[in-house]
Amino acid sequence: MDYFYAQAEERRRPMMNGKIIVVCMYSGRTPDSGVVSSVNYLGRALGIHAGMPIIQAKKRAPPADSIFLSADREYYAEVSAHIDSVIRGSLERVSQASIDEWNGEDSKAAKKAAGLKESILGASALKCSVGVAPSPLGAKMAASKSKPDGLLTLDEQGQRSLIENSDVEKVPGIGPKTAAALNQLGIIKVRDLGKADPVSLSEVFGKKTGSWLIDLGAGRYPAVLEEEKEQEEVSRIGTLKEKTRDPYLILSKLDELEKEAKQWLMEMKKSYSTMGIIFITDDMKTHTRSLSFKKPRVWSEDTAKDKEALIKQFLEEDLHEIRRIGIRFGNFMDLGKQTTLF
DNA sequence: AATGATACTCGGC
DNA sequence: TTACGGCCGAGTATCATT
Repeated sequence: MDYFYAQAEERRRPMMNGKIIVVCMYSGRTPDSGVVSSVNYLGRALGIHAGMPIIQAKKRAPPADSIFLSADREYYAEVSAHIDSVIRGSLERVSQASIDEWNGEDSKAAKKAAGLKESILGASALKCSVGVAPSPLGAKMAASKSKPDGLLTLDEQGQRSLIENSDVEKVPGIGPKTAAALNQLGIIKVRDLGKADPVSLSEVFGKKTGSWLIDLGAGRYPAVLEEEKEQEEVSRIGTLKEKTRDPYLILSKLDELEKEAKQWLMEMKKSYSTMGIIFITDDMKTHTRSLSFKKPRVWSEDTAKDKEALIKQFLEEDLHEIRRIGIRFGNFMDLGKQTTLF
């Protein structure tokens, strides 16, 4: 989907037409603390982008022409589910990649693409961009290139040329950190990866990422759609009103977050056998402390002792103040109907 | 030594 | 000169078990 959250808000309130729409995650620390989640193209033209601090975005957005909204993720999830059903109704195989992105495989993909765009528009009133190519990687890069409201179909040669002539940071999976490290090695475009030394790539990026980059440079990428994977963990994280090391202040925020995560476990009928706490200290570093259990636990079991122990452990090991806190459950097992027997 | 489980950090989106 | 969310999986180090 194109600028998904912001576009969904535009559709929800058409009277905002012509305005710069900035959808934000407000942390609650100060009135304007938080970051931009999504912004329409009017806002992008002024340099506003996802991940930008709200305070910075406000300096670029003329107040009379701008609307700053708080992200309503439940609503976007509903819209996403609706679009999902349209796509699944159209293509032979489908895998949802994120709240606003899908991969599909279909023997008539090129023939169906335009119609699918129309169906999505009809069902949701939202525009999207579609890429069709011989591989999922090529299709995704084709879709990105065609944004907004685009459709780009590539054959084998078109795909190869798009990929190898792209800057490395345009490749999904290569973000700012990896791109910077590659640029440091003189690798700017994907085609440069082909001439790079495989040994140093593996040294710098590790075995797995290293060989992935080597394959990419050699023009080898999977042609088949990956199986849709089950979610492996659920976490909820939030920002504390003030940075603190007080276990009671930490625990009270953690309890809110835990309720939400456990609601998810209950709805999804999952037991878990690891739980962890996520700490983001005032230097913005992330830390986690976790526990595993021999017997899987269900959402209704008490975790007070474990939370206390993990917080105590972290505070002993790290002297920073805590800015954000989160809770995580993982290592799921499905709860069958029989759980009530016990 | 091999394999699997666990704990934790990194970084992509 | 700074400002700064909320997720998740990948990757890897280390520990436990055989």
